[in-house]
Amino acid sequence: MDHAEGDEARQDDNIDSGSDSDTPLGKRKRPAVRKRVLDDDDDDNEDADTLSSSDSGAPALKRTRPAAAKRKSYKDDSSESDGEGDYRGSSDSDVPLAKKKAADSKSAKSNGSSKTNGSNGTSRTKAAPKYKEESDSDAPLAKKAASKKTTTTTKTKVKSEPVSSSKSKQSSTTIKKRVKEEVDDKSKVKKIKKEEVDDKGKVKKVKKEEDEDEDADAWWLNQKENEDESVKWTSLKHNGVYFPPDYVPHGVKMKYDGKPITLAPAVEEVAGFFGALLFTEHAENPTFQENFFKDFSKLAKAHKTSPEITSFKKCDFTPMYEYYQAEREKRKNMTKEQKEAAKEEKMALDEMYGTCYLDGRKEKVGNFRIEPPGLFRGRGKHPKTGCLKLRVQPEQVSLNLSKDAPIPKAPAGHKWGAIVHDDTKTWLATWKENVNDSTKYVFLAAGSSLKGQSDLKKFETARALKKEIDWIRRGYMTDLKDKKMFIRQRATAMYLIDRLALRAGNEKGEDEADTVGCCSLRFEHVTLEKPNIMHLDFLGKDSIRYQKTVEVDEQVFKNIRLFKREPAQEGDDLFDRLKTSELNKHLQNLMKGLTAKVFRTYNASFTFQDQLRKTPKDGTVAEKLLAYNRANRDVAILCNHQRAVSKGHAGQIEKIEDKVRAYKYQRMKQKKMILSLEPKLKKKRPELLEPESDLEDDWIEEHEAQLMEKERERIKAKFEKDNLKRKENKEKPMPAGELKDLLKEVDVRAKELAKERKTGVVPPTRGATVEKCNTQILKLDERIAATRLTLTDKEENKQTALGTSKINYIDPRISAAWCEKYDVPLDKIFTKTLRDKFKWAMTVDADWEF
DNA sequence: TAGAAAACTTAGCATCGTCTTT
DNA sequence: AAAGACGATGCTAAGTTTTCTA
Repeated sequence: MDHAEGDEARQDDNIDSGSDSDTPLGKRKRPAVRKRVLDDDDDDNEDADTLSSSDSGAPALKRTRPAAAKRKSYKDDSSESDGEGDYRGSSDSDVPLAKKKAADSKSAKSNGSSKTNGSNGTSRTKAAPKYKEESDSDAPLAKKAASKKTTTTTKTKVKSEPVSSSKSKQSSTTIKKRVKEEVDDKSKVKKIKKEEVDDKGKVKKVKKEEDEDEDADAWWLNQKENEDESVKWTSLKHNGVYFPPDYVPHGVKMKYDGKPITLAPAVEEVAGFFGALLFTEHAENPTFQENFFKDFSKLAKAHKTSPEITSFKKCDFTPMYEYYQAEREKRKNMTKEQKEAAKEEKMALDEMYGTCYLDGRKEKVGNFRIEPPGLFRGRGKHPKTGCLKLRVQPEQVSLNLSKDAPIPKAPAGHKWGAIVHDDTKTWLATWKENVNDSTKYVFLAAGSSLKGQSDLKKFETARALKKEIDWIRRGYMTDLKDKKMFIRQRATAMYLIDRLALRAGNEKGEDEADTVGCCSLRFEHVTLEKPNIMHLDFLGKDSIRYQKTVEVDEQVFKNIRLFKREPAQEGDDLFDRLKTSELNKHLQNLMKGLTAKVFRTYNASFTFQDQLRKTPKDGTVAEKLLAYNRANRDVAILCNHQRAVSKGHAGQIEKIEDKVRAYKYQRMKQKKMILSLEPKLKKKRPELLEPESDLEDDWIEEHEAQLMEKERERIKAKFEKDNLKRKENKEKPMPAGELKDLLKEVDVRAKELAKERKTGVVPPTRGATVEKCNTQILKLDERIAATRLTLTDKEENKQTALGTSKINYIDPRISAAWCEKYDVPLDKIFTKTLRDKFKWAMTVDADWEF
């Protein structure tokens, strides 16, 4: 924003930035975390910082970036007690975590005293990692007890040392065990059911086939315990990957400087990439153009194109554009045979590359197609968008399969980059992509056992969090007031991640789009408003805007204000001493398997199940589905899953709005009629005089014209129909004059309406009474409200994508149980592919709980 | 041990396929 | 039959987390 401030800050910077100043600009490194004790006092200065410069209302997209983050004058650690009144953390909270563990037994005691801290005591104890091996029975129980039975001894709970070395194995085994038990139970039940059915002998084999297959492939029915998790398979056989066909030159010439020019095939191909995108947002994007042209002109030069292509402006790709448009058209108009042939071909490819054998089971491969060359389409303001993505050669591709598997043949004249036999990896093939230098993989499909297993594991971790969430929350609520900046920031971040379902927010590089998550939030992304309102406005993953206003906990509000004061400038990190790795490390300590994203999964699934309780027990299937989708939408909103509004949306909305206006129009007429019937009411019911909102005179005129037109149509149609009937009955048709008369009546009516418009007086229709009008108005009120509801419903749904949460965040067992409970067919909520993906989850019964 | 790379999940958009409307 | 709407699926970018490396 302003330089005056900035400069001052910069001076500050110089004083203490020390080692940071030599951090290379390009790399946005964080300052080494210097410890510091909070010296602020929350409660004063309140006004001083009520905020904020940057609330222009515009999204905070500017990136003032680089050097910023690193300045700040941190006091050092030697704590001056700040005498903060509400700091309750007894001795332990300022002990570094490592030491805290040792101190636990003590703290448990001291905490036991006050009630509020009683629970804290538990959490504190818990904070030291000691996930119980067998059965969750003991540690978690303590917590349960604490919350349920209120009292219970915290003291006895204090356990010895955490076994941090043996790491995650134990807990995951525990989870597995639990799952297995559950599954075993279920399958028993199922089997019994089956037998019963069989005994009665009546029910046919209907899906016998499927069932058998299922059993054979039902990995979830016999999860092995103590299996080494890192080993993913013992046998893996597949046919490699499919490469896109070589480029076939079409000879269509682009124009340069107004003249058609001849391009070498390789150059023509790239020109075509751009041509095909002409008139899209990408092709209009300057960065895209620039990046494209850089690569394109270089390539053209390498092929000695003449004349040399040096100016983007002189390029005219429209001939190519037209060519590709025509190709599209052709494809659309393929004959049946051609379509059939294409299908065959696709099936053959699917069979060849789309399937593999994993431990002898036939499984689907996800993306067996090597990504074809093209122009990189980065999202948002990606600095590299438009860059040429090169064709991948077999030499760049590594395959992963078991030693006993035959090595697929590389395309003629080529060799594979490498053949590996790594049974700890799930990928079948990998290569490096040239634009961002990132690694691409071919994995199994979503419905495969491997993916299913990790899906199950994911949700089990989320369910584990459900059991721990209470004390974890109490823990970070306490930490919000910790003296150490780092702890405070960590707690605040946890709060946001938990309550707002934010992503972790890793650091990003200079050559990526500037998007953020929780830990990478910057000054300008958050504005505060007294007393405890927080506005968030930033670009998240995929450059999707996150814009929400929320009420936050008082202490969170104070903390953010404090963090903001530190940077005090755009471009500075809000959580300047927190990295996702540190956050996750902490979370690991709280619960094995816990990472930032687990909160998203947990909250999504939990919210969903919670919202589903609104399902009408005895409604129609449609009503139940409505409830389902509402719950789904709540989750999508929570996770900020958006989509571009569809093209026709505005039109559709317009239509509904028109409908509302039409109702309002009718209501207006009714009101005026009342006044005609009973002029005295003007005083008693002044609302009758109030004009309807959003009802313009022009609109009314047009609307009435439409009404009349419709009326005429109706009359004509009726007239003709009547005559047809008469004909059938051998009667004489009505004379055309009759129709004319009828239509004249409409004209008369139109004149009446025009008059009403002018005078504002609506004479009562025959038989009208005030009462009747009143009921009419009431009805209209209702209709208007209902239509408005569908309007907001539609409006919100239009930019909310339900799919992502359904696919990734909502435990499918919740849905399966719901279907069972409310007797809704599964395929009403899951497509075939989703049913396939979630087949492991479909055996739960109606009372299953997340 | 931090930073980079690898591995894997999550994400929206383009396109496809199917069903409805014109 | 064409056009349009819309959900399902494919594609690959963009995240997070885990693992490797210097």
